[in-house]
Amino acid sequence: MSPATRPTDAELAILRVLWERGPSTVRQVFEVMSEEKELGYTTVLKMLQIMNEKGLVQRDITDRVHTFSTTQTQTQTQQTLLDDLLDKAFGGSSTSLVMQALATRRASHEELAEIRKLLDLAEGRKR
Amino acid sequence: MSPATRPTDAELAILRVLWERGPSTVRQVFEVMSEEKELGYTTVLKMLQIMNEKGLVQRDITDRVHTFSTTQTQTQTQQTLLDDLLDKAFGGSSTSLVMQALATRRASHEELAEIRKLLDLAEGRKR
DNA sequence: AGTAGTCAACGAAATTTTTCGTAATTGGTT
DNA sequence: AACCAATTACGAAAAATTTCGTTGACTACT
Repeated sequence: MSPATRPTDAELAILRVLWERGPSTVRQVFEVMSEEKELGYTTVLKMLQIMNEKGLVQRDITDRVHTFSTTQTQTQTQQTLLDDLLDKAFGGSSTSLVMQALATRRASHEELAEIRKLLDLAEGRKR
Repeated sequence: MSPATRPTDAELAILRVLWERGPSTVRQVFEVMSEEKELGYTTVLKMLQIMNEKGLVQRDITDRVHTFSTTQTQTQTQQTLLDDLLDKAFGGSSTSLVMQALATRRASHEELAEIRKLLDLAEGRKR
């Protein structure tokens, strides 16, 4: 099992593409990322190789053109990142993190309702 | 003004001490951090110097033994980190971040009530 | 079979972050 | 005034992250 290590920024940028597109070739990832920022094809390739070694992505070798996909869902990775942030900046208090996120960020009416529903669930009461 | 750059992990470890203790000398920070992990006195000093250059901390020179303090409140830094995480891993959706944090983390009854209150506020309704 | 085009492998340079050894400075004590 | 202990300054090594040039392999097409 992977000890769920926190992806670096560059790794996260690649994961974002894979989450959005699903399994992709190096070129496909490269194309998407090129729109944001100029970078070399081999840079993306190398990153994917490293991420493969770390277990962040897996590759399908069957075709000549390899296809990469994430080994963790976006949700799982988000959890890892949240845990890390919680630990390093919020003294482990998820509540203060949530409140901090709510206090300064705008959320739509529907979203707030969604969160409220979740709260009810968390509190274990039916409505 | 600082463009509010994200502190590195090592920087964050030092900020944690300063948040907890308030303005501190190198030695004081060093003492606290030594309990967690072995590291050199000059390592802490150097970090504080770098952080000072970056504007993350400020120093009081009046005494021979300098005193360092944060330039941003913990809340401000938390905001910076949340914004960064939001952007890099949650597609900018603070709602999904909040839900993600709520879904898997335990919060006490009181804390949930606190959050609920905040929700009411955010929604602009009285209860 | 030769050639052009695409791709993965590899190694290394460049950059950023983290760590610390050594030297210089200061303030108090003898 | 010389000494000592504690501190800061400085530079650079070590480690981690990010970038990419070059090479060799493979494919499709002539």
